[in-house]
Amino acid sequence: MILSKSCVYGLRASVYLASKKEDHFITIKKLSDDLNISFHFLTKVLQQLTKDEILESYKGPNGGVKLAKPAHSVTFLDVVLSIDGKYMLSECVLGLPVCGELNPCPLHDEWHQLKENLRSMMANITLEELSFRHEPKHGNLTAKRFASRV
Amino acid sequence: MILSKSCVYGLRASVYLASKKEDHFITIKKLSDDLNISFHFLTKVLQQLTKDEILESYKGPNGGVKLAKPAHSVTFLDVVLSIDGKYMLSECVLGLPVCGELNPCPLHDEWHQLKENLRSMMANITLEELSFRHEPKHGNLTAKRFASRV
DNA sequence: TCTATTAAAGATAGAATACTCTTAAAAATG
DNA sequence: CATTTTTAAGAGTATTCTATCTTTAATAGA
Repeated sequence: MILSKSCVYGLRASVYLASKKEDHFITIKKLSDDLNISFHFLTKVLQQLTKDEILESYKGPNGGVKLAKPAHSVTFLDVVLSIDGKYMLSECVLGLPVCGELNPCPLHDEWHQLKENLRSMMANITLEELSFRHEPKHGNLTAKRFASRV
Repeated sequence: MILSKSCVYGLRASVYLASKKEDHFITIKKLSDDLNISFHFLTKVLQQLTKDEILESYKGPNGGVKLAKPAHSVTFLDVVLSIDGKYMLSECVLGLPVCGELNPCPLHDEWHQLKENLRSMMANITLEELSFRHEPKHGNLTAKRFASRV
């Protein structure tokens, strides 16, 4: 499992929010229903994104969450770093804490390259781009048959 | 965390074993001491590698474990698949169970490519190659200052 | 101000992973 | 055959991750 479940839920919700052109709040209840994710668990995940100012939240009637910035300025990487932290992209593949350029483990170079590819892939795709791809096949993220474990 | 801790321990032990040219059994006690890994935990991990015939084990005096095949014919990927399973390399990044060529999630293509790169990186490096790199800086894997968490 | 709505926060429970300890089984050696 | 060495197997504990439930705080609107 490369990304944690929390992170995957956060990504799904973020892409979903990016696909909403209207600039109003969406309740977490609606998100959790449409994405088929536990309401309370999703709430925790989105709180983290709110703390990191990727989302903006509002309490009370007509409240909910929405993207804090335009979808084209939020990257996939932003969401992943907010939820899974930066360690994922810095750990040595053999778990050696001092592995680095000076004291490389036997796999250091390949692993470093792989992590950089992963990072740049994630940094170079925005939520807007993802939401565009989502749109043509509407329901790809939300349809129960896709969103529930088989 | 891309690979589980069990997997990382299994890799460290495998590279260590590959660096031993002599074809005799090494006790798990020596492995766990030199690599600074819990003996009992390492035992479990190596049992899995033994089941999958990556290692060969022998009980009793002068027993221990050793590679079941020449180091040049065991890949990094073999060890990872044995311990973490193939699931790691097949999951959809957004957790959608039916994501695939026919019903791609918004990130399917990039993620698929990334996983293939990861797979080929792991499939194209053998334990022998890793042990060669290990050798010049003897103690890279075993020195306490590297092997213990800071 | 009162009530309904909604996110935030905290407490708890369940599941998976990481780790430890004990006993059993296999093998060597005297 | 008894003792020692060593892996195998199983049970048990701890920690982290995932998920649920309850209470609190903020806001809108009547």
